[in-house]
Amino acid sequence: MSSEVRGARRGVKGHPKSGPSIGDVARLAGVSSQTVSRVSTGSEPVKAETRERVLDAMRQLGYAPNLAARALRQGNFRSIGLIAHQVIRTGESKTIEAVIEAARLEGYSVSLVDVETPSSSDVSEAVQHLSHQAIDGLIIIRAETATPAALALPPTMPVAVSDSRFIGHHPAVGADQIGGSRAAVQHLLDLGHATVHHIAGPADSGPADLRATAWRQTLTSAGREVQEPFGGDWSAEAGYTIGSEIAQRDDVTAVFAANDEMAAGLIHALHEAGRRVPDDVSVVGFDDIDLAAHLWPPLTTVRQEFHQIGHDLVEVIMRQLGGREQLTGYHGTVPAPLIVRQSTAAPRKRRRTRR
Amino acid sequence: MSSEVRGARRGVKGHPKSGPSIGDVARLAGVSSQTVSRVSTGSEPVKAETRERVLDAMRQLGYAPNLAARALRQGNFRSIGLIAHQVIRTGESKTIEAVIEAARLEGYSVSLVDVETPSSSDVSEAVQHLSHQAIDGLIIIRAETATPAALALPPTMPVAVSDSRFIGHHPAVGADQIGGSRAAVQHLLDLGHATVHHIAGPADSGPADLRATAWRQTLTSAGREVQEPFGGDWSAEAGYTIGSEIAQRDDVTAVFAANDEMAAGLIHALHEAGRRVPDDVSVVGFDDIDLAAHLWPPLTTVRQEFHQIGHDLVEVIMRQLGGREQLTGYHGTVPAPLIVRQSTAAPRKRRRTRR
DNA sequence: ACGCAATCTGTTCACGTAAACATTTTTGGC
DNA sequence: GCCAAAAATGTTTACGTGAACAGATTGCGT
Repeated sequence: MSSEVRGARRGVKGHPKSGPSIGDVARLAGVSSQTVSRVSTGSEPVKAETRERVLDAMRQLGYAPNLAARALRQGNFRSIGLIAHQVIRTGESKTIEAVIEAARLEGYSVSLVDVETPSSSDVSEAVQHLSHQAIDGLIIIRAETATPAALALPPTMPVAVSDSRFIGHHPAVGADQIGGSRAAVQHLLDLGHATVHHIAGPADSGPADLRATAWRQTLTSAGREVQEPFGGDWSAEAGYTIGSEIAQRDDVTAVFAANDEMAAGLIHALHEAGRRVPDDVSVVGFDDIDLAAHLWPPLTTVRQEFHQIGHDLVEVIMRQLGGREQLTGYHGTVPAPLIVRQSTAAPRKRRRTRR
Repeated sequence: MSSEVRGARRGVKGHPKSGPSIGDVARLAGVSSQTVSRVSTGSEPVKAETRERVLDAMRQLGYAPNLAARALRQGNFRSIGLIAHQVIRTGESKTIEAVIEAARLEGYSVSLVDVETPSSSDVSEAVQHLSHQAIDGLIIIRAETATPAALALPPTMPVAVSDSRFIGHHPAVGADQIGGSRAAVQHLLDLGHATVHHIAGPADSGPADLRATAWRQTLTSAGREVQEPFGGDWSAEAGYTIGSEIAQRDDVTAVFAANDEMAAGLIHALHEAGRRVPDDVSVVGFDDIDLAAHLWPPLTTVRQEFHQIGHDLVEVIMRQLGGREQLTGYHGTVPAPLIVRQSTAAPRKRRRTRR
């Protein structure tokens, strides 16, 4: 395989890469470049015969429109920026999938920036990078370290957010954190538990805060004792550490964990200490990750409809792009139903009959 | 808040959106636009004093370079396309995170196209959409339904692939599927199991095929019986269904599942049927997802270094973009170590002492 | 067959940027 | 202090596209 001749790009003076242009197609088809453009965009009618000739030429040359030129001319990129805190988390990846799907239906692609490292400068750097650039709108799924003020977005940039801390500052879509949390806690109370303990998410997380607040309120309005919540960070590891502590205590019979991973870690620790779930301790999670149904015991949890949320986020962007709707105060809420499985039961040794 | 004046875009004739241009900055700073360009790109030296003046003007106007124009002029987008089969799978999302991180270090952004729906027309549509367009390279993490031929990529497009079916067609980076699988099976044999059963991934998946082959070879070269593998689809649900069947059989003492999710489903079914893990049945997974250590019992599994793989994929793209290296036959392999936890033990009731 | 309208197609131009080339200013060796 | 070399800056131009406008062709009623 001689590798000598290979790599001869285009003409001598031509820029690297770029394939055949609209002009090449026009020449081959014997029409003006504007007509090629019309065929390409479908913006104006072209006589059927002419269109065929142009399409033939396109195929023959392997023409594809140059998106950079198109974006420059039209002032938009048909692309949406996406900021997520951690792609790896079930909630975020499911939402991302849905966003991509919905965006594609609208003819938009998605540019993804993960903001893993939790320094706030990273976040604003990410936004800087995205905001002025090759995107027409910005979806923020979660940005743990950023505040609305820190974003410094250009005022014309459409934004949609699923992180509750941004509600009021930007249009938002999110699961009904409060309703879901309330249902989880109430479920445990209804089973006969005297109170419910809570493993919270990180202090700076909006959703974590909402879940903790709803947990507290539900207990309070039922007249139950409110114990200090345990502080977690969403990870199974944290759940495990906290669980090792809980396993030593006799007074904990029911735990509402702020997400499923922490619930899994908790159950792991309880198993290891010889405490039974749900006989000794009932556990409820949040998210309904795919594995929740296959943990042992299968996990009772609050389901977030991430697919719906992702689609709604894109819709919010599209509404801003289309009409110049003012949506700043918008807040869409998606129901978060409680899914009862086998990690919850009446307290103590009385095995509860499944209903 | 009157909403009447809002939305007055730029000048009467100006295109929508676009902010201040290089020319506006030049005028304000009293230099030529080319000098502003030099400051902006850092391509050529500019006298310190002049640079300051230009930077001031940029700040004052809130200037940000127009990426479309830049891409048009330079012929590249500083963006990498990414095709994944399912963002939700641990392996893929971890790889995606790493790709994004590595790309950002190179000053590239990542455009993500998920190809969830398993019709092959979707895949080629996705590639069509991406390949000719706003990207300079393409990373394919997994494309279950596409074949190398079906991709129809422009020959100049740099590609990097982590799906083994593409090896030989495109430069590839991947975990050492064979070594990892071999270690898993050998581990079980070393514990004293007569043979090892296998829950395979989907038939059309390259990695699934490799793992099954390595499993078979390891058994054969040890002179052990090879049972027909169970056919799964990566999902915990499939693992559960197969597990319900396995739980009925007395002859299965050790199972190597092609991924952790299926292993989780399997364990779930075994628990439910009253079979003990690892006392009655040993289980090994593949991937080492975050939850693997917190399943009950904690799962022995083969770790894939997704982070490394993601970085390597980007490096492969960069090498093609930089020098015009010929990498078609390249195949980088990342070690896949066995992580022994507590889901494996010697067969039958003899409880194994932890080492 | 004529002329007007409607439809289709061609020409010109600007989007914002950076490469290529041209010019000016500074630097340094003697 | 003078001239050549180097450094800094300016001018011109093209990247590929599609809007605006202009011109050509067709259809249709009479």
